[in-house]
Formats: sequence, structure tokens, C-alpha cells
Amino acid sequence: MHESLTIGQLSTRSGVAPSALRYYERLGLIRAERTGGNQRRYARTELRRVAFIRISQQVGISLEEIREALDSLPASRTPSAEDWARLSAAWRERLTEKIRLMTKLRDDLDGCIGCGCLSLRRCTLYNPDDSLSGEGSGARLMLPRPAADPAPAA
Amino acid sequence: MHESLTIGQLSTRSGVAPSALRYYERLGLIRAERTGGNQRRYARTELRRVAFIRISQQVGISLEEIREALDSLPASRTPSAEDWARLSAAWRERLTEKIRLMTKLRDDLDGCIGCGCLSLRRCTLYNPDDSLSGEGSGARLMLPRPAADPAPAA
DNA sequence: CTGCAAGTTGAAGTCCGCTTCAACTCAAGG
DNA sequence: CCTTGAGTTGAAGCGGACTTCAACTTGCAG
Repeated sequence: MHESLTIGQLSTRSGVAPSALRYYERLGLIRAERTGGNQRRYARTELRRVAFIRISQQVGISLEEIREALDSLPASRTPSAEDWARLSAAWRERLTEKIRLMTKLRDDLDGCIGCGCLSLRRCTLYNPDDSLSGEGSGARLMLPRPAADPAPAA
Repeated sequence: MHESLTIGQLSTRSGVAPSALRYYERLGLIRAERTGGNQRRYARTELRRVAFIRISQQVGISLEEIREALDSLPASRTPSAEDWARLSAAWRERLTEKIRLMTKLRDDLDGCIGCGCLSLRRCTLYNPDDSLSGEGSGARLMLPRPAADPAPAA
């Protein structure tokens, strides 16, 4: 158990379910060698990739974007500390921006809902576009124009 | 167009698609009267409910939880500023907690990924349970125990 | 060599928050 | 009255991130 890890081992060590690891592989986020009997064997470096994936998810980044980021790592050599640092630097900015928006939301919450005005449009709170919305999944919070529904409104 | 709003009007004024409004109604988040011809007519107070819903979503609260919160509003009278303030107070705490976690994540990102260590378990970053995860949609980030898959690991 | 845990696959299911569609009906101006 | 835009319904679809299942195969300890 030195050279490589089974999927169970990687799962245990990363805290990520085997099914999720297979899913990540399908999406091209991680890679595995195969044994003669077709079982996955992970290089230890995959542990770091998995860590990066989970942390990125906490930042609110989609797997697709994470994949793009990972794709930018050097293919030829094992990624260095600098490589990882470069990736996380970008995340850091997003995180900072997110924190900024949430802080604004909290402050507005005091002034705006707190007072009971809740007047939407006028209120900085009600601002679908700048969104803390990396979060929401399938649903786009609001389309540029609400070209939805048979008959939206005047 | 004084007493009540059509769904199109509510949509325009709230910025929420009619289909979403109908969806909210199905979930019991908002209510509407009906005309003789079975069309929805919204009281103006529903505007505030919709505002509250959207803002709550930005805080990262699920529609189900938002429904519970709205259910706690007085049914007999029109909710007062204090009623809304009470609800938003709870959100405020969650928002603050979230900001705290994200800030921690950002700081750790510098020290932990930044240096290239990324050592998972040891790292405060890698902490599925305290989660900034109100965000993620359908997917539970990690079950208490990963009792998933035919054979998870030892 | 046996027995059983761990691993394999593809297909289908789940959850959330909506959107889209088809097939109507309603409401209001010309 | 007729047209047209706005509204109605239930059912189905979507996107993202997985999980679950059934039906097998591997790998290793005893």
C-alpha cells in the first residue's frame, strides 16, 4: 500500500465517497491507473487533487470550472507548490469577492429588512446580477431578460 | 391595478419569473386570490414576501426553510416591521457565521494550499461538517458516515 | 482453493429550484 | 365580435453533483 491507493483507500483518506471519486474521474478531474484485473490504482498525488477539488467546492466553484483549473496544471511533471499556489490565488479572489458581497448583504439586512421597508428594487439587497449565486445549482437566479413563460408581463 | 397585482405585474415588480411565482405558490411560500376566471391576484403584501424569499436565497437558505420561516408570521394580521425584523435577525446570524467560515477558508487558503501542503485531514480547510454548504444543491456534501457504495473501504 | 470484502460497469434515481411545453381559457382594445 | 396578449394547468425536462442498484469480477487471508 505504498506506491498507489485503491479507491477505498483514497476514499477513506480523502473523505470522499468512492462513487464520487468515480464520478470525478468520468468528468476528468482525477486519473487512475488500472491493475491487471481492471481495478483503479491512484497515485498519491491524486490525494492533493481531491483535496483541491473539495476545497474549491467550498469556495463555491463548479466541478466544470475546477476541471478547467486542474487542466491548467503541467501534464508532464508533478505539480509543484507554486502550481497549486497559482490555482488557489484565483480562488482567493473569488472568495474575497464573495465575502464582500455577503458582508454587504448582512449590513443591508440590518438597514433594509430590519426596518421593515423591504422595498426591493430600490434596495441594494435586491440585486440579482451581482449575485452570491455561484451557489445555486441548476437554477439561474434570474435571466437577463425574463423571457420565460408564455406571457411574462407588460 | 391598485388593489391587487396580476402574476405578470408581480413578476415585473419583483423581478421573479411567473413560473417561479407559481412554483413558490405550490410550495406554500406565497398566496394568491383568484378572479372569476381563475386568474391569480396578489395582494401587495406579497411583494414583501417575494422580496424576503429572494433575499433569503442569497443568504443561502433553502425554499423549505424559507417556508418554515414565513409560516411563523402571524396569519391573522399583516406582518409588521417587527415581524420581518425577527425573521431577518435569524438570517443575519447565519450570514455572519457563513462570512466567518469563508473568511477562515480564505485565510487557510493562503497558509495551506498556498504553501502547497494541502494535507487534508490535518488541515482546517478540510472540514466537510462545518460546511459553507448551505449552497450546494441536491448533493449532500458528505453523509455522516459514507455508508455509500457496495464497498466503501476499510 | 474457498470465501468474502472490495472493486467494476452502465443505467437509473434523487434533490433542488426552476423552466418549458402543449393545450387551453380569459380579458380587454379596436 | 374578434384578435391578441396574458393567464391557466399538469407533466416533463434540465443542470449539477452525486448515490443507488444489479449483476458481476478481483484480490487476498486463511
